Amino acid sequence: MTDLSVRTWRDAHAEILRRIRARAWAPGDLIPKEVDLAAEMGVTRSTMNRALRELAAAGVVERRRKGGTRVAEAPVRKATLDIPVIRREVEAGGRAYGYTLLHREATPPPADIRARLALTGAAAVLHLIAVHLADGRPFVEEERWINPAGAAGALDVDFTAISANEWLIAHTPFSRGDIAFGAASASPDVAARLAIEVCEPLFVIERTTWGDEAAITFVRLSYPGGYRMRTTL
Amino acid sequence: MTDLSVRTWRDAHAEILRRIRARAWAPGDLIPKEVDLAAEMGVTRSTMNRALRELAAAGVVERRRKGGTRVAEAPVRKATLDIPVIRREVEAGGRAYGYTLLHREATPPPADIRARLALTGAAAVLHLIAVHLADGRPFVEEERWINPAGAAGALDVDFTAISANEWLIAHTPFSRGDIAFGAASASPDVAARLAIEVCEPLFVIERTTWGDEAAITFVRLSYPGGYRMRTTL
DNA sequence: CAGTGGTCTAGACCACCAG
DNA sequence: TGGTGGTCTAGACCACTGC
Repeated sequence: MTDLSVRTWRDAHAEILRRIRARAWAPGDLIPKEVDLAAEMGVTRSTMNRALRELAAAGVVERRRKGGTRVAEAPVRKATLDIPVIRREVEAGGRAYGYTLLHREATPPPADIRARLALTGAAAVLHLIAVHLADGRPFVEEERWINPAGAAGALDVDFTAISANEWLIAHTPFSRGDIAFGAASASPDVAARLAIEVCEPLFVIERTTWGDEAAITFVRLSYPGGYRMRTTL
Repeated sequence: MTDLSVRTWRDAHAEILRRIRARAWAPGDLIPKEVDLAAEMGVTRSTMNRALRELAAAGVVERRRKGGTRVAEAPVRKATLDIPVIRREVEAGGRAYGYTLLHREATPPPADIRARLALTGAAAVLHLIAVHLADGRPFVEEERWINPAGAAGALDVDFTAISANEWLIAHTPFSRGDIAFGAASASPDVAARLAIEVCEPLFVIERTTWGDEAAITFVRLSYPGGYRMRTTL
Protein backbone atom coordinates (compact mmCIF):
# COMPACT_ATOMS: atom_id res chain seq x y z
CA MET A 1 0.00 0.00 0.00
CA THR A 2 1.19 3.46 -0.74
CA ASP A 3 2.50 5.53 2.07
CA LEU A 4 -0.19 8.04 2.83
CA SER A 5 2.34 10.34 4.43
CA VAL A 6 3.32 11.60 0.98
CA ARG A 7 2.37 15.24 1.16
CA THR A 8 5.22 17.26 -0.33
CA TRP A 9 7.43 16.93 -3.38
CA ARG A 10 10.23 15.86 -1.06
CA ASP A 11 8.09 12.97 0.15
CA ALA A 12 7.34 11.92 -3.38
CA HIS A 13 11.00 12.32 -4.31
CA ALA A 14 12.07 10.13 -1.41
CA GLU A 15 9.44 7.51 -2.11
CA ILE A 16 10.41 7.16 -5.76
CA LEU A 17 14.08 7.00 -4.84
CA ARG A 18 13.21 4.30 -2.32
CA ARG A 19 11.45 2.24 -4.94
CA ILE A 20 14.32 2.58 -7.36
CA ARG A 21 16.79 1.53 -4.70
CA ALA A 22 14.55 -1.36 -3.72
CA ARG A 23 14.59 -2.43 -7.37
CA ALA A 24 10.83 -2.03 -7.67
CA TRP A 25 11.89 -0.21 -10.82
CA ALA A 26 15.16 -1.42 -12.26
CA PRO A 27 17.65 0.60 -14.32
CA GLY A 28 16.24 1.10 -17.79
CA ASP A 29 12.65 0.56 -16.68
CA LEU A 30 9.92 2.93 -17.66
CA ILE A 31 8.19 4.19 -14.57
CA PRO A 32 4.56 5.33 -14.43
CA LYS A 33 3.73 8.69 -15.88
CA GLU A 34 3.39 11.81 -13.78
CA VAL A 35 -0.38 11.74 -13.72
CA ASP A 36 -0.53 8.16 -12.48
CA LEU A 37 2.15 8.59 -9.86
CA ALA A 38 0.50 11.76 -8.67
CA ALA A 39 -2.84 10.04 -8.37
CA GLU A 40 -1.34 7.04 -6.64
CA MET A 41 0.47 9.10 -4.05
CA GLY A 42 -2.28 11.59 -3.61
CA VAL A 43 -0.58 14.76 -4.78
CA THR A 44 -1.17 16.96 -7.79
CA ARG A 45 0.77 16.61 -10.99
CA SER A 46 2.66 19.84 -10.27
CA THR A 47 4.03 18.34 -7.08
CA MET A 48 4.94 15.06 -8.72
CA ASN A 49 6.51 16.98 -11.57
CA ARG A 50 8.75 18.78 -9.12
CA ALA A 51 9.83 15.50 -7.53
CA LEU A 52 10.61 13.88 -10.87
CA ARG A 53 12.35 16.98 -12.18
CA GLU A 54 14.70 16.95 -9.21
CA LEU A 55 15.41 13.26 -9.74
CA ALA A 56 16.22 13.98 -13.37
CA ALA A 57 18.53 16.83 -12.38
CA ALA A 58 20.35 14.43 -10.06
CA GLY A 59 20.79 11.97 -12.90
CA VAL A 60 18.64 9.28 -11.30
CA VAL A 61 15.98 9.22 -14.01
CA GLU A 62 15.79 10.41 -17.59
CA ARG A 63 12.71 12.09 -18.94
CA ARG A 64 11.40 12.71 -22.43
CA ARG A 65 8.19 14.09 -23.72
CA LYS A 66 6.11 11.30 -25.04
CA GLY A 67 8.89 8.89 -24.14
CA GLY A 68 8.08 8.92 -20.46
CA THR A 69 10.39 8.66 -17.47
CA ARG A 70 12.85 5.83 -17.05
CA VAL A 71 15.40 4.87 -14.44
CA ALA A 72 18.87 5.87 -15.63
CA GLU A 73 20.83 2.88 -16.93
CA ALA A 74 24.24 4.18 -16.00
CA PRO A 75 23.69 6.42 -13.06
CA VAL A 76 25.87 9.26 -14.26
CA ARG A 77 26.00 10.74 -10.84
CA LYS A 78 26.23 14.46 -10.78
CA ALA A 79 28.44 16.07 -8.22
CA THR A 80 28.10 19.76 -7.55
CA LEU A 81 31.36 21.51 -6.81
CA ASP A 82 31.58 24.90 -5.20
CA ILE A 83 34.13 27.10 -6.90
CA PRO A 84 34.93 29.56 -4.17
CA VAL A 85 36.92 32.74 -4.20
CA ILE A 86 40.33 31.73 -2.91
CA ARG A 87 40.21 34.28 -0.12
CA ARG A 88 37.04 32.66 1.19
CA GLU A 89 38.46 29.20 0.79
CA VAL A 90 41.44 30.12 2.95
CA GLU A 91 39.43 32.02 5.51
CA ALA A 92 36.89 29.22 5.72
CA GLY A 93 39.75 27.04 6.95
CA GLY A 94 40.39 29.50 9.75
CA ARG A 95 43.64 30.75 8.28
CA ALA A 96 44.84 34.24 7.50
CA TYR A 97 44.66 35.10 3.82
CA GLY A 98 47.51 36.76 1.98
CA TYR A 99 48.28 37.56 -1.62
CA THR A 100 51.44 38.45 -3.48
CA LEU A 101 51.65 39.62 -7.06
CA LEU A 102 54.88 38.37 -8.61
CA HIS A 103 54.59 39.46 -12.20
CA ARG A 104 52.48 41.85 -14.22
CA GLU A 105 53.01 42.54 -17.89
CA ALA A 106 50.97 43.51 -20.90
CA THR A 107 52.27 41.37 -23.69
CA PRO A 108 51.23 39.63 -26.89
CA PRO A 109 50.02 36.20 -25.80
CA PRO A 110 51.67 32.93 -26.73
CA ALA A 111 49.82 30.82 -29.26
CA ASP A 112 48.17 28.46 -26.77
CA ILE A 113 46.75 31.34 -24.78
CA ARG A 114 45.55 33.05 -27.95
CA ALA A 115 43.71 29.88 -28.76
CA ARG A 116 42.16 29.54 -25.32
CA LEU A 117 40.95 33.11 -25.39
CA ALA A 118 39.86 32.78 -29.02
CA LEU A 119 41.89 35.83 -30.00
CA THR A 120 42.58 36.50 -33.63
CA GLY A 121 44.84 39.54 -33.62
CA ALA A 122 48.08 39.96 -31.76
CA ALA A 123 46.79 42.58 -29.34
CA ALA A 124 48.47 42.52 -25.97
CA VAL A 125 46.86 40.75 -23.05
CA LEU A 126 47.62 41.23 -19.40
CA HIS A 127 49.73 38.45 -17.93
CA LEU A 128 49.76 38.04 -14.16
CA ILE A 129 51.49 35.61 -11.84
CA ALA A 130 50.59 35.61 -8.18
CA VAL A 131 50.64 33.44 -5.11
CA HIS A 132 47.84 33.22 -2.58
CA LEU A 133 48.94 32.59 0.99
CA ALA A 134 47.37 30.88 3.97
CA ASP A 135 48.89 31.89 7.29
CA GLY A 136 51.77 33.33 5.34
CA ARG A 137 52.59 30.10 3.51
CA PRO A 138 51.96 29.46 -0.19
CA PHE A 139 48.47 28.07 -0.73
CA VAL A 140 48.06 28.19 -4.47
CA GLU A 141 49.91 29.66 -7.42
CA GLU A 142 47.92 31.57 -9.99
CA GLU A 143 48.93 32.31 -13.55
CA ARG A 144 46.43 34.41 -15.44
CA TRP A 145 45.87 36.14 -18.74
CA ILE A 146 43.27 38.87 -18.97
CA ASN A 147 41.88 39.97 -22.30
CA PRO A 148 41.49 43.78 -22.20
CA ALA A 149 38.87 43.53 -24.91
CA GLY A 150 36.72 41.44 -22.58
CA ALA A 151 37.59 43.12 -19.29
CA ALA A 152 37.42 46.86 -19.73
CA GLY A 153 39.72 48.77 -17.44
CA ALA A 154 41.91 45.84 -16.46
CA LEU A 155 45.00 47.39 -18.01
CA ASP A 156 44.67 50.36 -15.67
CA VAL A 157 44.55 48.26 -12.52
CA ASP A 158 47.54 47.59 -10.35
CA PHE A 159 46.84 44.11 -9.03
CA THR A 160 49.12 44.32 -6.03
CA ALA A 161 46.38 45.23 -3.57
CA ILE A 162 43.48 43.23 -4.92
CA SER A 163 43.68 39.86 -6.59
CA ALA A 164 42.58 39.67 -10.19
CA ASN A 165 39.86 37.24 -9.27
CA GLU A 166 38.25 39.62 -6.83
CA TRP A 167 38.62 42.59 -9.15
CA LEU A 168 37.02 40.68 -11.99
CA ILE A 169 34.17 39.50 -9.81
CA ALA A 170 33.44 43.07 -8.86
CA HIS A 171 33.86 44.61 -12.30
CA THR A 172 33.40 42.07 -15.05
CA PRO A 173 30.71 39.49 -14.48
CA PHE A 174 30.91 36.57 -16.84
CA SER A 175 28.14 34.82 -18.62
CA ARG A 176 29.75 31.43 -19.10
CA GLY A 177 32.92 29.56 -18.46
CA ASP A 178 34.62 26.23 -18.78
CA ILE A 179 36.76 24.57 -16.19
CA ALA A 180 39.09 21.58 -16.18
CA PHE A 181 40.74 19.70 -13.34
CA GLY A 182 43.91 17.70 -13.66
CA ALA A 183 47.36 16.96 -12.32
CA ALA A 184 50.80 18.13 -13.35
CA SER A 185 54.39 18.21 -12.11
CA ALA A 186 55.77 21.34 -10.59
CA SER A 187 58.05 23.17 -12.99
CA PRO A 188 61.07 24.86 -11.39
CA ASP A 189 59.26 28.22 -11.48
CA VAL A 190 56.08 26.99 -9.90
CA ALA A 191 58.00 24.92 -7.35
CA ALA A 192 59.91 27.99 -6.27
CA ARG A 193 56.76 30.06 -5.93
CA LEU A 194 55.04 27.38 -3.86
CA ALA A 195 58.17 26.50 -1.89
CA ILE A 196 57.98 22.84 -2.86
CA GLU A 197 60.31 20.50 -4.71
CA VAL A 198 60.56 20.40 -8.47
CA CYS A 199 58.40 17.61 -9.92
CA GLU A 200 56.14 17.39 -6.91
CA PRO A 201 52.56 16.76 -8.01
CA LEU A 202 50.21 19.68 -8.46
CA PHE A 203 46.45 19.77 -8.54
CA VAL A 204 45.63 22.06 -11.42
CA ILE A 205 42.45 23.96 -12.18
CA GLU A 206 42.21 25.71 -15.54
CA ARG A 207 39.34 28.05 -16.09
CA THR A 208 38.31 30.26 -18.98
CA THR A 209 35.49 32.74 -18.57
CA TRP A 210 33.58 34.56 -21.26
CA GLY A 211 31.53 37.69 -21.47
CA ASP A 212 28.79 38.16 -23.98
CA GLU A 213 31.22 38.63 -26.82
CA ALA A 214 34.87 38.15 -25.92
CA ALA A 215 36.81 35.94 -23.57
CA ILE A 216 37.55 37.66 -20.30
CA THR A 217 40.30 35.65 -18.72
CA PHE A 218 42.11 32.35 -18.58
CA VAL A 219 43.58 31.25 -15.29
CA ARG A 220 45.59 28.25 -14.15
CA LEU A 221 45.60 27.55 -10.43
CA SER A 222 48.26 25.15 -9.16
CA TYR A 223 47.75 23.66 -5.73
CA PRO A 224 50.42 21.60 -3.95
CA GLY A 225 49.76 17.88 -3.98
CA GLY A 226 48.19 17.63 -0.56
CA TYR A 227 45.24 19.76 -1.61
CA ARG A 228 41.87 18.06 -1.93
CA MET A 229 38.72 19.41 -3.46
CA ARG A 230 35.77 17.72 -1.83
CA THR A 231 32.07 17.36 -2.30
CA THR A 232 29.27 14.90 -1.76
CA LEU A 233 27.17 12.83 -4.09
CA MET B 1 10.22 49.88 -19.38
CA THR B 2 10.04 46.23 -18.67
CA ASP B 3 10.48 43.84 -21.52
CA LEU B 4 7.04 42.55 -22.31
CA SER B 5 8.53 39.45 -23.91
CA VAL B 6 8.91 37.92 -20.45
CA ARG B 7 6.59 34.96 -20.68
CA THR B 8 8.38 31.99 -19.14
CA TRP B 9 10.49 31.40 -16.07
CA ARG B 10 13.51 31.26 -18.36
CA ASP B 11 12.73 34.75 -19.60
CA ALA B 12 12.44 36.03 -16.06
CA HIS B 13 15.62 34.19 -15.11
CA ALA B 14 17.50 35.77 -18.00
CA GLU B 15 16.12 39.23 -17.30
CA ILE B 16 17.13 39.15 -13.66
CA LEU B 17 20.56 37.83 -14.55
CA ARG B 18 20.87 40.64 -17.08
CA ARG B 19 20.07 43.23 -14.46
CA ILE B 20 22.56 41.77 -12.02
CA ARG B 21 25.25 41.74 -14.69
CA ALA B 22 24.37 45.28 -15.66
CA ARG B 23 24.81 46.23 -12.01
CA ALA B 24 21.23 47.39 -11.71
CA TRP B 25 21.42 45.30 -8.56
CA ALA B 26 24.91 45.08 -7.10
CA PRO B 27 26.35 42.22 -5.03
CA GLY B 28 24.83 42.34 -1.57
CA ASP B 29 21.77 44.28 -2.70
CA LEU B 30 18.32 43.22 -1.74
CA ILE B 31 16.23 42.76 -4.85
CA PRO B 32 12.45 43.18 -5.00
CA LYS B 33 10.33 40.44 -3.57
CA GLU B 34 8.77 37.73 -5.68
CA VAL B 35 5.37 39.29 -5.75
CA ASP B 36 6.66 42.64 -7.00
CA LEU B 37 8.97 41.17 -9.60
CA ALA B 38 6.19 38.92 -10.80
CA ALA B 39 3.82 41.84 -11.12
CA GLU B 40 6.41 43.99 -12.84
CA MET B 41 7.25 41.37 -15.43
CA GLY B 42 3.73 40.19 -15.86
CA VAL B 43 4.03 36.61 -14.71
CA THR B 44 2.60 34.82 -11.71
CA ARG B 45 4.49 34.38 -8.50
CA SER B 46 4.92 30.67 -9.20
CA THR B 47 6.80 31.47 -12.37
CA MET B 48 8.94 34.11 -10.73
CA ASN B 49 9.59 31.73 -7.87
CA ARG B 50 10.95 29.19 -10.31
CA ALA B 51 13.23 31.75 -11.90
CA LEU B 52 14.58 32.92 -8.55
CA ARG B 53 14.92 29.39 -7.24
CA GLU B 54 17.11 28.47 -10.20
CA LEU B 55 19.24 31.56 -9.65
CA ALA B 56 19.67 30.58 -6.02
CA ALA B 57 20.65 27.04 -7.01
CA ALA B 58 23.28 28.49 -9.31
CA GLY B 59 24.66 30.55 -6.46
CA VAL B 60 23.78 33.89 -8.07
CA VAL B 61 21.37 35.01 -5.37
CA GLU B 62 20.69 34.00 -1.78
CA ARG B 63 17.18 33.73 -0.46
CA ARG B 64 15.75 33.69 3.05
CA ARG B 65 12.26 33.70 4.32
CA LYS B 66 11.45 37.12 5.60
CA GLY B 67 15.00 38.18 4.73
CA GLY B 68 14.22 38.48 1.04
CA THR B 69 16.45 37.79 -1.93
CA ARG B 70 19.83 39.38 -2.33
CA VAL B 71 22.56 39.23 -4.92
CA ALA B 72 25.32 36.91 -3.73
CA GLU B 73 28.36 38.80 -2.46
CA ALA B 74 30.90 36.18 -3.38
CA PRO B 75 29.48 34.33 -6.32
CA VAL B 76 30.33 30.85 -5.11
CA ARG B 77 29.96 29.40 -8.53
CA LYS B 78 28.61 25.92 -8.64
CA ALA B 79 29.99 23.55 -11.20
CA THR B 80 28.23 20.30 -11.87
CA LEU B 81 30.50 17.38 -12.63
CA ASP B 82 29.36 14.20 -14.23
CA ILE B 83 30.81 11.15 -12.54
CA PRO B 84 30.58 8.58 -15.29
CA VAL B 85 31.09 4.86 -15.25
CA ILE B 86 34.61 4.37 -16.57
CA ARG B 87 33.46 2.10 -19.35
CA ARG B 88 31.21 4.86 -20.64
CA GLU B 89 33.92 7.45 -20.25
CA VAL B 90 36.27 5.41 -22.42
CA GLU B 91 33.65 4.50 -24.98
CA ALA B 92 32.47 8.08 -25.19
CA GLY B 93 35.97 8.91 -26.41
CA GLY B 94 35.55 6.42 -29.23
CA ARG B 95 38.01 3.96 -27.77
CA ALA B 96 37.73 0.29 -26.97
CA TYR B 97 37.22 -0.45 -23.30
CA GLY B 98 39.16 -3.10 -21.45
CA TYR B 99 39.54 -4.15 -17.87
CA THR B 100 42.07 -6.25 -16.01
CA LEU B 101 41.80 -7.41 -12.43
CA LEU B 102 45.26 -7.57 -10.89
CA HIS B 103 44.56 -8.43 -7.30
CA ARG B 104 41.68 -9.78 -5.25
CA GLU B 105 41.89 -10.63 -1.59
CA ALA B 106 39.61 -10.68 1.42
CA THR B 107 41.67 -9.25 4.21
CA PRO B 108 41.42 -7.24 7.41
CA PRO B 109 41.68 -3.63 6.32
CA PRO B 110 44.52 -1.31 7.25
CA ALA B 111 43.68 1.38 9.76
CA ASP B 112 43.11 4.21 7.28
CA ILE B 113 40.66 2.14 5.29
CA ARG B 114 38.87 1.06 8.47
CA ALA B 115 38.47 4.71 9.28
CA ARG B 116 37.18 5.65 5.85
CA LEU B 117 34.63 2.87 5.92
CA ALA B 118 33.76 3.61 9.55
CA LEU B 119 34.39 0.00 10.52
CA THR B 120 34.76 -0.89 14.16
CA GLY B 121 35.60 -4.58 14.14
CA ALA B 122 38.40 -6.27 12.28
CA ALA B 123 36.16 -8.14 9.88
CA ALA B 124 37.71 -8.78 6.50
CA VAL B 125 36.97 -6.50 3.58
CA LEU B 126 37.48 -7.24 -0.09
CA HIS B 127 40.53 -5.57 -1.55
CA LEU B 128 40.71 -5.19 -5.32
CA ILE B 129 43.27 -3.68 -7.65
CA ALA B 130 42.45 -3.30 -11.30
CA VAL B 131 43.37 -1.33 -14.38
CA HIS B 132 40.88 0.01 -16.90
CA LEU B 133 42.14 0.14 -20.48
CA ALA B 134 41.39 2.33 -23.45
CA ASP B 135 42.38 0.80 -26.77
CA GLY B 136 44.44 -1.69 -24.82
CA ARG B 137 46.48 0.93 -22.99
CA PRO B 138 46.16 1.77 -19.30
CA PHE B 139 43.54 4.44 -18.76
CA VAL B 140 43.11 4.51 -15.01
CA GLU B 141 44.22 2.43 -12.06
CA GLU B 142 41.63 1.47 -9.49
CA GLU B 143 42.25 0.38 -5.92
CA ARG B 144 39.12 -0.54 -4.05
CA TRP B 145 37.91 -1.89 -0.75
CA ILE B 146 34.43 -3.33 -0.49
CA ASN B 147 32.71 -3.79 2.84
CA PRO B 148 30.82 -7.11 2.73
CA ALA B 149 28.52 -5.81 5.44
CA GLY B 150 27.40 -3.05 3.11
CA ALA B 151 27.52 -4.93 -0.16
CA ALA B 152 25.86 -8.29 0.28
CA GLY B 153 27.18 -10.96 -2.00
CA ALA B 154 30.37 -9.16 -3.00
CA LEU B 155 32.58 -11.84 -1.45
CA ASP B 156 31.08 -14.40 -3.79
CA VAL B 157 31.82 -12.44 -6.94
CA ASP B 158 34.83 -13.04 -9.11
CA PHE B 159 35.58 -9.58 -10.44
CA THR B 160 37.58 -10.69 -13.45
CA ALA B 161 34.69 -10.40 -15.89
CA ILE B 162 32.85 -7.43 -14.55
CA SER B 163 34.39 -4.40 -12.89
CA ALA B 164 33.49 -3.80 -9.29
CA ASN B 165 31.98 -0.47 -10.22
CA GLU B 166 29.53 -1.99 -12.64
CA TRP B 167 28.67 -4.85 -10.32
CA LEU B 168 27.99 -2.47 -7.48
CA ILE B 169 25.85 -0.22 -9.65
CA ALA B 170 23.74 -3.19 -10.60
CA HIS B 171 23.50 -4.78 -7.17
CA THR B 172 24.10 -2.27 -4.41
CA PRO B 173 22.67 1.17 -4.97
CA PHE B 174 24.05 3.75 -2.60
CA SER B 175 22.23 6.47 -0.82
CA ARG B 176 25.07 8.92 -0.33
CA GLY B 177 28.73 9.36 -1.01
CA ASP B 178 31.61 11.71 -0.67
CA ILE B 179 34.22 12.39 -3.28
CA ALA B 180 37.55 14.17 -3.27
CA PHE B 181 39.81 15.25 -6.12
CA GLY B 182 43.51 15.78 -5.79
CA ALA B 183 46.96 15.07 -7.15
CA ALA B 184 49.66 12.62 -6.12
CA SER B 185 52.91 11.11 -7.37
CA ALA B 186 52.92 7.68 -8.89
CA SER B 187 54.27 5.08 -6.50
CA PRO B 188 56.35 2.33 -8.10
CA ASP B 189 53.36 -0.02 -8.01
CA VAL B 190 50.94 2.38 -9.59
CA ALA B 191 53.51 3.51 -12.14
CA ALA B 192 54.03 -0.07 -13.22
CA ARG B 193 50.31 -0.70 -13.56
CA LEU B 194 49.82 2.44 -15.64
CA ALA B 195 53.04 2.00 -17.60
CA ILE B 196 54.34 5.41 -16.62
CA GLU B 197 57.42 6.64 -14.79
CA VAL B 198 57.67 6.62 -11.02
CA CYS B 199 56.83 10.03 -9.57
CA GLU B 200 54.84 11.16 -12.58
CA PRO B 201 51.83 13.17 -11.48
CA LEU B 202 48.50 11.44 -11.03
CA PHE B 203 45.02 12.87 -10.93
CA VAL B 204 43.34 11.11 -8.04
CA ILE B 205 39.66 10.65 -7.28
CA GLU B 206 38.76 9.15 -3.92
CA ARG B 207 35.18 8.15 -3.36
CA THR B 208 33.36 6.54 -0.48
CA THR B 209 29.78 5.42 -0.88
CA TRP B 210 27.31 4.51 1.81
CA GLY B 211 24.17 2.48 2.04
CA ASP B 212 21.47 3.17 4.54
CA GLU B 213 23.49 1.72 7.37
CA ALA B 214 27.03 0.72 6.47
CA ALA B 215 29.70 1.96 4.12
CA ILE B 216 29.68 0.07 0.84
CA THR B 217 33.01 0.81 -0.75
CA PHE B 218 36.00 3.10 -0.88
CA VAL B 219 37.79 3.52 -4.18
CA ARG B 220 40.82 5.45 -5.32
CA LEU B 221 41.12 6.09 -9.04
CA SER B 222 44.51 7.22 -10.32
CA TYR B 223 44.65 8.79 -13.76
CA PRO B 224 47.91 9.59 -15.53
CA GLY B 225 48.82 13.27 -15.49
CA GLY B 226 47.47 14.13 -18.90
CA TYR B 227 43.91 13.38 -17.87
CA ARG B 228 41.49 16.30 -17.53
CA MET B 229 38.06 16.32 -16.00
CA ARG B 230 36.03 19.06 -17.61
CA THR B 231 32.79 20.87 -17.14
CA THR B 232 31.21 24.24 -17.69
CA LEU B 233 30.12 26.99 -15.36
C1' DC C 1 -0.97 12.06 -34.74
C1' DA C 2 -1.54 11.42 -30.06
C1' DG C 3 0.71 10.74 -25.60
C1' DT C 4 3.85 12.56 -22.37
C1' DG C 5 6.33 15.97 -20.00
C1' DG C 6 7.07 21.31 -19.62
C1' DT C 7 5.10 25.19 -18.13
C1' DC C 8 1.72 28.88 -16.78
C1' DT C 9 -2.14 30.69 -13.97
C1' DA C 10 -4.68 32.08 -9.80
C1' DG C 11 -5.27 31.28 -5.39
C1' DA C 12 -4.21 29.44 -0.89
C1' DC C 13 -1.86 27.91 3.46
C1' DC C 14 2.17 27.67 6.04
C1' DA C 15 7.18 27.78 7.93
C1' DC C 16 10.66 30.42 9.02
C1' DC C 17 13.06 34.21 10.88
C1' DA C 18 14.43 39.29 11.08
C1' DG C 19 13.07 43.12 13.58
C1' DT D 1 4.80 38.79 15.17
C1' DG D 2 4.40 40.12 10.59
C1' DG D 3 6.64 39.74 6.14
C1' DT D 4 8.85 36.80 2.92
C1' DG D 5 9.75 32.72 0.53
C1' DG D 6 8.30 27.53 0.16
C1' DT D 7 4.94 24.77 -1.39
C1' DC D 8 0.37 22.74 -2.74
C1' DT D 9 -3.89 22.61 -5.59
C1' DA D 10 -6.72 22.37 -9.79
C1' DG D 11 -6.89 23.33 -14.19
C1' DA D 12 -5.13 24.61 -18.68
C1' DC D 13 -2.34 25.03 -22.98
C1' DC D 14 1.51 23.67 -25.51
C1' DA D 15 6.02 21.48 -27.33
C1' DC D 16 8.29 17.71 -28.37
C1' DT D 17 8.72 13.13 -30.10
C1' DG D 18 7.77 8.06 -30.47
C1' DC D 19 4.80 5.32 -32.99
